[in-house]
Amino acid sequence: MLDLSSYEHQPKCLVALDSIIFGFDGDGLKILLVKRGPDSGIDTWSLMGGWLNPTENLEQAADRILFELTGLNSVYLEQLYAFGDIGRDPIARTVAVSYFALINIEDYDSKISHTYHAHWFPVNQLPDQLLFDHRQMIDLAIEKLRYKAALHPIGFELLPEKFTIPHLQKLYEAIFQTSFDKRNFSRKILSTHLLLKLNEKQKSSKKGAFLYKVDQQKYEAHTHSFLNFVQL
Amino acid sequence: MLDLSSYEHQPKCLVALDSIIFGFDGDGLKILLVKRGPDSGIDTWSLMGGWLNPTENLEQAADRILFELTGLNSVYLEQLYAFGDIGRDPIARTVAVSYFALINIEDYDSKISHTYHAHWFPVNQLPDQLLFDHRQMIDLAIEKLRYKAALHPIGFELLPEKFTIPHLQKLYEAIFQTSFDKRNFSRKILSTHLLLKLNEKQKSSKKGAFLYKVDQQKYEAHTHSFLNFVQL
DNA sequence: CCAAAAGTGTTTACCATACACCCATGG
DNA sequence: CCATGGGTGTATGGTAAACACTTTTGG
Repeated sequence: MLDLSSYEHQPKCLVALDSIIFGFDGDGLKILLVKRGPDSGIDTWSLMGGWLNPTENLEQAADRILFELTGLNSVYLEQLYAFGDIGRDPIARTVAVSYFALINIEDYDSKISHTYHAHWFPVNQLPDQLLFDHRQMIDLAIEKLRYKAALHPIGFELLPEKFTIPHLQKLYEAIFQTSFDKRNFSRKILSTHLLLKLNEKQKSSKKGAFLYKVDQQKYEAHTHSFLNFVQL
Repeated sequence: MLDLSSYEHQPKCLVALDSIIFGFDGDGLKILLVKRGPDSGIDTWSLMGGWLNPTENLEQAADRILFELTGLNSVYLEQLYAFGDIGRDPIARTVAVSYFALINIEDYDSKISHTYHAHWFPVNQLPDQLLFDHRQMIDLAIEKLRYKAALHPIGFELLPEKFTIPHLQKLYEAIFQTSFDKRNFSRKILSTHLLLKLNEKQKSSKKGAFLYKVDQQKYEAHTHSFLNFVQL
């Protein structure tokens, strides 16, 4: 970095992007994995990934790769970690920058992802074998998601625009693999004043539950200082 | 990542490591920067950095670079973020993986660092001009240090083996740029039972203060779940 | 003897937790 | 009419924060 002459004869390196894509279907927390058939030489489930192009920065590349698989644009995307162990990719020395994405599973275009042989796996029923160090990436992503969700209100990113409190609670229970008291949960969530109660009910149960949406104004100002959900 | 044939003809990229090195001298929080003279073509203060070698992984490279500058081994080192904007390095497309280090400033070998024209800067009196996106790296590192220190007991990494409670308090006040009530502070710290009181006093004040050291056993088991120091 | 820094306890307010009953409706 | 899931209030315990005086000793 310091010496201009040092730029010459430096070994270059392949740079890949890999994305851990989280989705929530109302029940459990899921991760989207892809598989190339045996014809490609790789018959293992793996994260969606791709190479860094000279014309894009890291986040743009991660965005593009996510779009290629899901058809989704402008979703929550956050850099996770750079992986660079020597043997992590046996074919060539590769540094992989991993990102994790939170998507609303309803928006996801299964037609597009069909061409990639994509499949949603529950976070605790992942395939035994994953490509390279992708298992490590996923474990780290889950840890970071919990960490982040305990302090910041990012859970909404996984839900549709309108959702109910019980729906939100199920999400948090899926993230933290625990259960919460519903009275305490709704009090805690509502005390943030981040939710707007709508005059609609979702009637998937007999009584039906009120729908809420995020108060975008407050949400954007509120990326910091949230509630402590669980003991980290 | 997925298609074997895709490995060929992929543009490779230079991979650099840059380290934000934090130190504490009993007064303020400092960052170590280096400067190559005008002869090298770079007359700007910058972070200590270097290239990734084919024989080492990312963390090993960051370790090596830190050692080259400070003579220190096995210090607290944590990956911060990968920076890859297209124009971040005008000479060549470079992805930089940044690490932040916490060192005990007393251990630091100023002879070694002299050859690199190194200098400690207080975090709020940094040079106006820094190389590339190093300013951004530093800002992110400070933010992450605060975030981490608020939840985990990593502050000790910046102190000598033996230290006093008032010394520790000054450190936390420097990290968070605020002041704490000393009664609440010492109660909070001691309630973790992470500190061992020694039978020595440091007599830099008139009365003198008791020295403590970290209970390594408990500290290592305790990387998680600490106290909330400040509102994040 | 006095200035300077170390050390120590108590009260208060808030917040997290635990806990149980009524409501609305579809079947 | 009853089973299912939605919605709400209160009492308690623990912890963070505010607050002031005594101790030690070098100068």
